[in-house]
Amino acid sequence: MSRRVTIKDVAQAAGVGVATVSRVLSGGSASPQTRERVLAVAAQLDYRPSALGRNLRQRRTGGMGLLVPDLTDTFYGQLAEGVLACARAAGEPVVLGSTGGDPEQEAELIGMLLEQSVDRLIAVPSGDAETWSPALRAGMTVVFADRLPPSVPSAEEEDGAAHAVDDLLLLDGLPPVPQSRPLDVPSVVADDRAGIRTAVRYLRGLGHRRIAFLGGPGHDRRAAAFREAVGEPVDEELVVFGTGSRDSAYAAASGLFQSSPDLSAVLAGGNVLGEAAVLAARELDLRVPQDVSLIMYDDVPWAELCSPPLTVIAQPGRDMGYRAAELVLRSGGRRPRGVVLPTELIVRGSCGPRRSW
Amino acid sequence: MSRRVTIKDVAQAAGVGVATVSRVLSGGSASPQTRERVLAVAAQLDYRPSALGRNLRQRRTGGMGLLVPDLTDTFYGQLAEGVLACARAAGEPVVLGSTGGDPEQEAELIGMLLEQSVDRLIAVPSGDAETWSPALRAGMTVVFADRLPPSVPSAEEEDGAAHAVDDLLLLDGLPPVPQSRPLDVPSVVADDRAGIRTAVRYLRGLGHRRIAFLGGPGHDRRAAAFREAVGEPVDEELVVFGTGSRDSAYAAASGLFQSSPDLSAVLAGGNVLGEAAVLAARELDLRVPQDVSLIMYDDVPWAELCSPPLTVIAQPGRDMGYRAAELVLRSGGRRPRGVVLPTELIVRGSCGPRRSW
DNA sequence: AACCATGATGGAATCGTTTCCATGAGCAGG
DNA sequence: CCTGCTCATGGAAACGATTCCATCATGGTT
Repeated sequence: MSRRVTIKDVAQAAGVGVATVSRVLSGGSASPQTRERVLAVAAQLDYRPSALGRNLRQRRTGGMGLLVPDLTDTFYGQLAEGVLACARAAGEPVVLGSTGGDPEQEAELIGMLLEQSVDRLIAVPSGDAETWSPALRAGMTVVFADRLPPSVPSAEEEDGAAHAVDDLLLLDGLPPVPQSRPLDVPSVVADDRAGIRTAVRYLRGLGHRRIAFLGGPGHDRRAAAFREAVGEPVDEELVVFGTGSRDSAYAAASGLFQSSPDLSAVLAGGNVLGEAAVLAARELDLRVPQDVSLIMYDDVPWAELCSPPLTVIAQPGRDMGYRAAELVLRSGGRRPRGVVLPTELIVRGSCGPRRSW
Repeated sequence: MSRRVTIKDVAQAAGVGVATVSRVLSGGSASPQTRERVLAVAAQLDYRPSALGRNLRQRRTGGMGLLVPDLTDTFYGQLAEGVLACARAAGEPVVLGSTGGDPEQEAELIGMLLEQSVDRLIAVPSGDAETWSPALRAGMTVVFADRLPPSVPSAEEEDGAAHAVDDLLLLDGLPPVPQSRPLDVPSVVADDRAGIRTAVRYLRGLGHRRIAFLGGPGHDRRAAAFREAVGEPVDEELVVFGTGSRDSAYAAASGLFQSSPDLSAVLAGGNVLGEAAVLAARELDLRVPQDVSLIMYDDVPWAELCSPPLTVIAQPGRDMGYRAAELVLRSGGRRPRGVVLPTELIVRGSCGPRRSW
């Protein structure tokens, strides 16, 4: 194997110093004829600068990390595609990790990224402020996507978690002043509140009164939005959570249907939950939408394949990833703290009028 | 921001030389008391070795690259999860790229990985031998998963592409000796031949004679297996290909149904194609399975959600990724050239007896 | 007692790049 | 003609680890 072509080889072949080659290649000042010669020689030798040397010198790895709970969840696949598209446009590598929704694995992956000196990270967080403090403390530029760690209030929420807020502010060396938009972690999320509200209103309009929410890990905001949209105090039996695996989602859905046979509509907080709801309903011989109406968060290609096709709250997964990547790349300067993307209720066939007993 | 803790700090704090710290931390020889002291100091300072320094010195980045066509394809999501699981177990980072099935983007991503000195790569290839020669020439350890580049014969195929074979052998500096298992690129693929054969036999048993194959990019092997399984010369009108996008898959499926109204069964070469077939059939008011039987390659969670649930040829996507990662990590030593994983026909409800006109 | 083998140890080189700094040339203004 | 300024340029330091090699102490053997 022939040795790699280094900047030294180029310098020697072009009869200039390494500093000059480096300057030419990274856009510094150089005389036109020198520049031309260096470029010609570099091209001829097929020189490619090694990211290794550069990274070490600049004490940071280019590119960004991406942490998602589960790549077999189509929504995260879409999100990842968005991130990758932006990264490719910028010519930057993406280091991927799948957390399985487990804060411990998440913490481990953060540690791994730190070791790699990856200083930009896009994450669908599973852990809480404690999990994330090492990353922030180390000066990582973090952007949360799709959801925020629990107890970190978003821009649109009033307050409620002053403790965690103070902690995190201290980490950044800022005085712990109470403020309404405190956390220095930008985020890109869907407008859950509006999405859920629209869905609930739609179901209400069809006559449904006993509406359930079927959530997964990280769906606290959606559950909160659900409670708010319903207005009157919600029967907490109608708000159930799975733990992330498909099995657990199925169990939660099945348990929900069985323990509350009088419910007439279900709002699934994510596509894995929606999948579980469809399966559980079928298993229990509940017809959709005659016996139970179903709305699922996330528009995924297979939503249209179900019969009936599923009515969904679409959120722009790919855009979300792209925007998050833009945000994390534009580290310097003034960045928006929280980007909220619109959702859209796509009415297909899984909702009908409340069955009249 | 406080400077990062380096090996120098640890050495100084422990009163030893940097070489000793390095040895202790990477399992070299050291006296018990020195070792203990160094470890204690390192733990106390919360020292984490920087991958940057190490990588530069060893002239290689740890970890591995992963190139897939499209992460919104659930099968590749499964494959990626397998790779990530293995990488996590080994504590290695994974650099991800999505090629969109485009050889040009693939080549660009290979270039990016080369620049990062990533010397291990798992890929679902889209380009041909020409696309891959830079990677091999640079000494990358490559493992192909799910499929092989066109015109590179697999272990189970007789021959047929001596030209490309010789080229690639020359790239490795080996003499171009004709041999039956020539390419030094290990691979992990499903047993397409057996999977397709089983599916075709099953359809035959149900009385189907006009069976179509609906493929996507990279499904050449499956198409070949289809032709072989059918035995008699296949009506080439019944073998159609989409180009990778969902739209193109839909167009191909729709065109197939319309131009060959006498077909009674379709074998979709991947889940995106299967999805397209279901949609196209519905659009054309073809009932499944009364009017047309459908078998889809890939078992994905939503296959069960369709009505009727789809009969599929399951291939172990996650295992495939895991095995590929194991293979690429075990660079040294004797490695199996080609791992072929079994497929399984999972009979659900999308196939029925041929409609008798 | 002299010698060699062994093992622990630290200094220094090395990886490939960026960037600081000194040098020298060229040029304009006093 | 000298001074001061700008600009291109190259040498060398730095980044943080690994690893070669020389050194030194120890202990066993002749």
